[in-house]
Amino acid sequence: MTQRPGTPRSRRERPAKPALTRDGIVAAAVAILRAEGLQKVTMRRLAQELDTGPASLYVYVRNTAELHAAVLDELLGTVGQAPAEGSWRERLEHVLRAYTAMLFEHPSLARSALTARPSGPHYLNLIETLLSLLDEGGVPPAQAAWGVDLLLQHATATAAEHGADAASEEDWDALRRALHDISGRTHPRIAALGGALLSGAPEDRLSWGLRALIAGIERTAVPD
Amino acid sequence: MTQRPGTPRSRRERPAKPALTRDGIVAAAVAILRAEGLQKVTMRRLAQELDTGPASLYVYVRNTAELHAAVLDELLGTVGQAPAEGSWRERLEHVLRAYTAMLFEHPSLARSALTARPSGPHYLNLIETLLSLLDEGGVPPAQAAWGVDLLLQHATATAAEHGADAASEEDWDALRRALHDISGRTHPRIAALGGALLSGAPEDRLSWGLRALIAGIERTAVPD
DNA sequence: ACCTGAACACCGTTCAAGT
DNA sequence: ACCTGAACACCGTTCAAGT
Repeated sequence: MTQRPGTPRSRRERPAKPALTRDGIVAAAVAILRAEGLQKVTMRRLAQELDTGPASLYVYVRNTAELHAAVLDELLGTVGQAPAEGSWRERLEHVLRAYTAMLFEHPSLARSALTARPSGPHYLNLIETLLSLLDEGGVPPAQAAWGVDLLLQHATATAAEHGADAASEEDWDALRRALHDISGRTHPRIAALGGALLSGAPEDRLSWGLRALIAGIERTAVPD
Repeated sequence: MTQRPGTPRSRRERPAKPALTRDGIVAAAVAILRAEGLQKVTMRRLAQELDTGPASLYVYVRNTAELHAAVLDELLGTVGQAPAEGSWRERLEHVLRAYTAMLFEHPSLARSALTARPSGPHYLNLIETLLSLLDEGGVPPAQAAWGVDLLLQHATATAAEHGADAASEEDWDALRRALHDISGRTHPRIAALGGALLSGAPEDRLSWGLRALIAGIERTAVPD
């Protein structure tokens, strides 16, 4: 490509290396996440991608955990809008399922959300949406306030546990085997339940869990 | 210490280096956990403690995740017994609070439990205990089966989030600030709730969460 | 079979020095 | 103020070779 006529001559003709900004760093991190997963979103790898040294990133990002939190908030931008139709319960479940679906794609991000409390703008929007749906359903504000936490925690933890990780499959197998091999003499209830402990598709369990949570939140008063 | 009379002379007089066993490895790992936290329970550090090279540990332990899971099951041995007195609800809450209290001491272990499904003997005992309490409360078996997962997930995730980590305090502060600075025009519900979103002692929130969960589990039928 | 030294391929973070 | 090279102090895991 030759220089376009009329374009003011910039200091560098071909900016092989755009200036570092927090947004640019987060955008590059999201790109790596999408292409290769969160385990590759490291300071060193990111620096390499941005054609600089890892030390340079510390001007814009406090540490790796904060970087991961910023990535999560970025992806949170794609969920959080409640649909226009349906009962408040249906719309509430819809939003929470959209949130979970996003995290299912990136279980490691769900794990980091459980560890490092998010506090970005998209996360706050999500909280606001959930609160207004609970309010619409007549849930007392104090219960809604604590309930939002419970709902998001369940959604996040479910994604962290069941998300499509090659590694986690082995754990599930091990648990399945352990439950199957159990003796009815020492563990009668487990033996009696048979496969019920691990039955059901993840979506069905998530959905049931959300409904149970909502039912509990509606009718459990907060202390004092 | 001199050799005791009557003791058969063993091949090594002073066993400076006891033979490696899986149990010995796990015991050493628990000791490091107690003294310095899970982040120090690494293959290299553990090998150093056992006076060998890290490669030797792979004979007994598949990888770091499995090691951490074994450590968790070891600590799980101290909880799981329901008290003899009280209603089924009280005893159920008691067991779950004991479980959470243990994990509160080791939030990083809670995090690893959320990632790597435990399947050790002590974990199975805990499940059996919870199932029998729910059964005593007349909760239908299918709901109890899925409910146990919900209860343990809540307890584990709460410990992972609120556990006494120096690092996590900053995140909570950031969220507190973000919620406080919010505009009532864009986020009316959050603004209206004021501090209610983050109010309450961790124990009170855990206790409320467990009661809400139990209430929901009791009255939400599983599909089909 | 069990154990090991050595190597491979990485990490996060800090800091003194440069521009 | 922003950026960097270099270093410090670590990681997990594999593998060929030894006993």
